[in-house]
Amino acid sequence: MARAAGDPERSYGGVPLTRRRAERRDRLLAAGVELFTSVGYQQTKITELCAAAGMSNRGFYQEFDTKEQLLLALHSRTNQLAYDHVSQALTALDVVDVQARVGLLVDVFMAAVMSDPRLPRLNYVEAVGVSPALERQHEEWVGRWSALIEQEADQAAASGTAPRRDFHLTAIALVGAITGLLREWQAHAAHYPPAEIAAEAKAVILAAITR
Amino acid sequence: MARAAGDPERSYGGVPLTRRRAERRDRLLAAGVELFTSVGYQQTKITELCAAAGMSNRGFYQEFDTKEQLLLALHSRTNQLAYDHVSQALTALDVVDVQARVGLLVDVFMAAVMSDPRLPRLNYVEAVGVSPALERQHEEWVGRWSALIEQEADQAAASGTAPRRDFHLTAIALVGAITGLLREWQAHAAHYPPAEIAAEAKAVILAAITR
DNA sequence: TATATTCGGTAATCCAAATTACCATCCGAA
DNA sequence: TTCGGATGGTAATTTGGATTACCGAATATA
Repeated sequence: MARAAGDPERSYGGVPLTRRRAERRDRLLAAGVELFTSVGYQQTKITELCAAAGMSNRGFYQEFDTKEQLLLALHSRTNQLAYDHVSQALTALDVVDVQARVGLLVDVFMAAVMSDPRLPRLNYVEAVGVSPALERQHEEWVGRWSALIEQEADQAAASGTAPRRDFHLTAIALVGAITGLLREWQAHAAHYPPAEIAAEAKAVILAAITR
Repeated sequence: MARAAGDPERSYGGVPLTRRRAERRDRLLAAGVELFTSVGYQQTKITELCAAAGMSNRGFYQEFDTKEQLLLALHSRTNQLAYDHVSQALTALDVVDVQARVGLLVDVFMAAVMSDPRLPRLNYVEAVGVSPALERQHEEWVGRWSALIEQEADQAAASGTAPRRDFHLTAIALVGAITGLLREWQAHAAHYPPAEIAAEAKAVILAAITR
């Protein structure tokens, strides 16, 4: 039996539609990271994007409706990846010691986000203030990250390492602190060894929680 | 003797050129704050700006070359104003107690920046990632603000209230923490009383310095 | 192998918005 | 009160770039 038109599995050039689309998408994502962080998001033209991704102008609209959607995808992807790693690591670590837990949280997070200096640039500079949708997505992630920190703080409080109190705003401030460090780092990556950035983040978080 | 053409004092409509220009400029700045924070920087058209400022399209180019310059002016103006207040207040306060000094620093800063929720929105959301020039200006201000915090930390260390160490990165992280709090606040101003934000900022700064 | 169909590239099309040219108006000086 | 020059508004111009229409090439099926 023949595969009907539009069938996702219908292969073409030996490659099924599904995969071709996925590959195109990946190439566009890669081009997005590259151009958004060098040329700048706003300054990047769809055409340039396609050229960098090795496809024609048309290919873009096959995968995304707008440039903003590509940026949303990138922003979300980086956060999600880091978040998965971090929460997985924290779950695996069945230790209650705050210092150890926060240390791991920061190390894993930083490893994910600083693996490529373009990532913090993309998420903390280029993706800011672009559109209401992006601000919403930013807010969501701030919520998730701060909830994670808040959780650790609460746990520390429960085990007596930290005072019992509401850590909500503290967690938000700490997310801001990390963001600030990374924004500085991406601007002057040469000046700061990643380890120093991570160390500072840990220290500030611990100080604020166990204050 | 008659005033030559182009003389800045040459009055027109009873108002000297200098003042007319200053007033136009002010109206454009006000329109910029309003539109950049409601419509969004990128989405704001020069024409809208002029309409809001009660002048014709042409008036804009009389005072600024580009929309970006208007944004640069606004960004700088808010920082400068806050900075003047803060450094003046700190100089006037001849007390060495860190808690008191940081408390004042934060109070004065927050009073200046939170007087209008649009200001943090403008400086911490709309003005981010707009252009290399704006990033440069941002970096400069981060440098000034963190230097101020670093100075207080050093002073605290000198008086034995804080450990002696390099506070450079800590200060940068703390600037980020304040920025993060304000960015959250401007997005959900209704949820957080300004005093809570200020209190949290103070607490985090003190904890990080005296850790 | 022939044919219907899908894919992807090229090249218009179309639009929005910055920039500028031009004109009517207004002012100050003689 | 008349003239030269400045001022600011209106409206055309132009450009940059997103979006789309169309076409040839390539593929799978009968």
